Amino acid sequence: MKVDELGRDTMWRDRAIERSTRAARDRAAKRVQQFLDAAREVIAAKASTEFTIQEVVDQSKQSVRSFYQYFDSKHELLLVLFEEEMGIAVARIRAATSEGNPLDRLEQVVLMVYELCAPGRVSEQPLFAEFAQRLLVDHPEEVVAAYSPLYEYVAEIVEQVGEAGLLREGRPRRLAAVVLQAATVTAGRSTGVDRPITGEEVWRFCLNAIVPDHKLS
Amino acid sequence: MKVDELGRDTMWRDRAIERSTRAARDRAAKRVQQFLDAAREVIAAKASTEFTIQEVVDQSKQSVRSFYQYFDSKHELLLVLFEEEMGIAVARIRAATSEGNPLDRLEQVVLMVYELCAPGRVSEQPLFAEFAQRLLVDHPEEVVAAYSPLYEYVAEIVEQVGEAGLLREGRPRRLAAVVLQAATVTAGRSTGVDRPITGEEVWRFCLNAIVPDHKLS
DNA sequence: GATAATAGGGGAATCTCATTCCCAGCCTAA
DNA sequence: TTAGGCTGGGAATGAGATTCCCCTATTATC
Repeated sequence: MKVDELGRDTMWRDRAIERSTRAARDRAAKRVQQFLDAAREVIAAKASTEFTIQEVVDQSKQSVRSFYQYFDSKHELLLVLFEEEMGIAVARIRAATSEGNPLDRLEQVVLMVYELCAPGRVSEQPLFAEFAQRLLVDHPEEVVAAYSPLYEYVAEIVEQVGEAGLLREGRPRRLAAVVLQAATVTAGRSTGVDRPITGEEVWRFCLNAIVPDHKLS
Repeated sequence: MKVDELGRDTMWRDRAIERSTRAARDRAAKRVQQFLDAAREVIAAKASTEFTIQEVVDQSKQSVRSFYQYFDSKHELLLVLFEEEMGIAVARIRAATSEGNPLDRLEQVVLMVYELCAPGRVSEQPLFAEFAQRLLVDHPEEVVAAYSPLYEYVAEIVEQVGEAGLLREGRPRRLAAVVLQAATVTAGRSTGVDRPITGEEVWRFCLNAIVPDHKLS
């Protein structure tokens, strides 16, 4: 039997600790999930991304103390929610754009991203732009990081467009970054124009920007 | 002599009122200006756009009460600061890009706007992106409105590009809106890419988007 | 099984700010 | 000179995020 310098059975102890820490972790995961669910319910109920910690805590039947046990701050909750939404959204986008030639797929992606970021449809699919907006002010780094799954997918497709020989010279991944920016940001916020810029217009813009004219049918 | 229904000399009265209201307006304008200056000093001193009303009030040697006498809210102060900055910036941009062919001028404008919006140089030229960001969350309308002087100028130049026969078909002013979005937003916030997207890259992107290949030398 | 040590949790207290309120001083008008 | 109202100072209020105190329940040890 393995014993430590005080003669204690370390193997048994390690296992006990392991078991207990895993249990603790499971419990923690469950409670974190409860907070996340509660937050989503509150947001859905209010049809707004502005909520207080108190509301979330009440909805989750837990306590403020517990909240801060699992989240460093409100920002962290927002960030986690945003990351989850991002994961779901990317999965949906990937599923909806898995077939066809790269350029058509890119078009679909741009249009879907645009829709996703257009403001004012909180009830429909959970927010997106609003979170990003709010977080961007104080934690730009994290938001940018949270975007990366989406960016990776866009970059992937743009690279395929490049492999199909349809791209202007220039680094595909950098073009992808600009395309993504254009798609996410232009949604809804049209300066000066009477009717808002549409997703199709954004796509047209990006298409011309990245594919030389003579490569278009 | 002109008298009202109670026999009072209305002309004299109007003049007195006029004089007194003008005096009041001057005084008001002066105090508003003091608040604006104070805010700028605080921002410069802290090298950050996060300041409290109290700080501004202390710096301005006035009182909280007075502040709310002249501004409905903190947001209004931010908005006014933003508008002033915008005015100054547009004037500078117009001055720096008054000559040359439309396309070169547009390039200069895009690069300057990009520089202006790049974050992290608070001390240099007063902030820009940070204000817009902060305000955009709660008052998107006003921010969009505040952008309009810049938008008007960009639209003007894009229209000239169109008149020179260099534009793809499509409404110039709508293209201008997308170009402006791209220039303001891409600055500094590059998702995933290692080195940030540069102003030149943004310009290249926009150029290809709005001018057909065969029109470029 | 009893008891001491400790972690976890409830929710009141604290702290930071924006915004509002109260009252005293001052200026104007009669 | 004095009543009435405007101004301004800064204390009070209120909303919310974050922290703290204390009780309870669970575990560890005998």
